[in-house]
Amino acid sequence: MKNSEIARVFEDIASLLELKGENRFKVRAYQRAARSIEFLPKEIEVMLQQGEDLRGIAGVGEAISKKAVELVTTGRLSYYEELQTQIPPGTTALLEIPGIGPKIASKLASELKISGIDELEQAILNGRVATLAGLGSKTADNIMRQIQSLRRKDQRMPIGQALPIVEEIIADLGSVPGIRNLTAAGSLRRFRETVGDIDLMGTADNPKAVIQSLVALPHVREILAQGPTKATVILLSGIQLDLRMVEHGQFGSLLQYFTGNKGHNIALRTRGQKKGLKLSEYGITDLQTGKLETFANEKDFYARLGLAYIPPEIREDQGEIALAERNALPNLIQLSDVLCDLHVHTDWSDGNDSIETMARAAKRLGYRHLAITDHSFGRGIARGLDEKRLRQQIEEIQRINQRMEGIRILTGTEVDIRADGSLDLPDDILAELDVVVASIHSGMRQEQVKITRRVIGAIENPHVDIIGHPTCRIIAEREPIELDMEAVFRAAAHASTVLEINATPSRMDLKDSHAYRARELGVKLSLGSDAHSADHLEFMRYGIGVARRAFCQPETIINTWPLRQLTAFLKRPR
DNA sequence: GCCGTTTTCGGCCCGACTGTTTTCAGTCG
Repeated sequence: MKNSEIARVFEDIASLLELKGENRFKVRAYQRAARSIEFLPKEIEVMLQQGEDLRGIAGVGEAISKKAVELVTTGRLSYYEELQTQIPPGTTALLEIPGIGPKIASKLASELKISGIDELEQAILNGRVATLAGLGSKTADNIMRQIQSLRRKDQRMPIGQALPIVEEIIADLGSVPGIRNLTAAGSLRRFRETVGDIDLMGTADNPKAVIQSLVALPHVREILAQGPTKATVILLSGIQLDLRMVEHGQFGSLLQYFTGNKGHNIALRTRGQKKGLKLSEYGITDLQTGKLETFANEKDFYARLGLAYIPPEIREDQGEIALAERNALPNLIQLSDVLCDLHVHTDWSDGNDSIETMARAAKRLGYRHLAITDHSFGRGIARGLDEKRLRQQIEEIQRINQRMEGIRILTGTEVDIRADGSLDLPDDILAELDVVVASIHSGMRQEQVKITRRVIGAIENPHVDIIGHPTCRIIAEREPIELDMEAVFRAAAHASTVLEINATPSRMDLKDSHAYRARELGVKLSLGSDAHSADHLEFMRYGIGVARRAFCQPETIINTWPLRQLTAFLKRPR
């Protein structure tokens, strides 16, 4: 059983306990464990095979560990099945509607016998919901709107869509007089691959004016709440945006608080409490004197708690606070460490721009070298290069290198790993190239044993340097191929073949938890924008986000290596 | 149910906004 399925069961148990009116800390314990397991870099099945103790996982103790073992070994959980009999079926579904919590869901289930979203909609339409004690017509209207918005899809939005939207809004609001520090917080700032909503933080001389400007923006479809320091709106794209404003001098605590994640903040506040301090978005209050200390930046805020500054991407309550306390946080890779892009297409295959245009754009980004990796012949639809055209391209790159200053173009290919596991170009030409990326583009539905063998075959091919977008997933569109990741990582570590973090925002593949585990096992990683035009080179920041979430330091990522070190590695005897 | 440089028991983050409450409960992040 996969971690994601185990996490879903614990999440569901939390909902059921909540509906039962159980101790809210018990509810939170299950939620925390579910979250921990969901983002665990290693499969619990593998951990159990290796005899590891699950109680090492944050938020997992005696009881939840036992339940996880039962779940993995038998595929069922008696405690869960027992709980389900105690709550009318369908009630947990009501909790998914924003605005409905455990109290209202229980009331709807017990007093109106509602067991599902469709029934709830009917009950609202014939006026039964508005007559319940504690509810009214406005609540009923709100629930109705939320149901409709839920039906319109409104799932989590890939960060590649959300980030450009929020950057546009920040630019629009930048013209309001007296505004400062406008920054995205939340999961967007932590660089999660999808975001549930957008959190925007700022300070201003006149916060009300900023709030009014926001709700008047053409991006806004609906205003859900509007107060003097806070507003919540729904954008045209369907995503919710929260804007929060404080005094200029309090920005550090505001940004910290709304960057989260929730678990990180709870851990921080608990830590504060022990020191007699109360943390809030306004600052830190000394509980003895009642005096509020304010923080204009996050670094000072963390310092006040005796902690090193923790980068947003790793604020996930997964041990980062303990590391900050010992001043032992990793030196996370930054965009400025990147010296090259190792996965780029040109108009020789399915890209839009010439080799020279791509090279100039790369140079503008500060890169020192660049690998051109057009598709191989088998990708007929992408005008893939056969051996003859690839030799022509090599010569063309040599000519450009002679006349271009300041950047070195490396020859390369993104060669297809065919369904039978063979590569789409002969060994002798692969041997001539500087960089060989091998990727799967077809036969993605093969079963696990077969497709894992196929990828490991490519990993062990002495001409292959990098496996491109290893799992082939497209966020919110295409499921990953069924790889045994642990086996792939071990094979890559053994053969010292590099695994790519593909930085195209819809891919981000390897994803954060996979990159984390690969790094732990000593696998070297690369960043590739997979650019198909010059402006796509800027996708690199998404790859950096993944690498940072995976605790990668510069030396783990071969794009940070100087040319001499990189070529020595690529040409090593194998 | 978890967890421990105050603790193996007794705690467990904090504030804004809404709606229906006549003083606050519910929900959210």
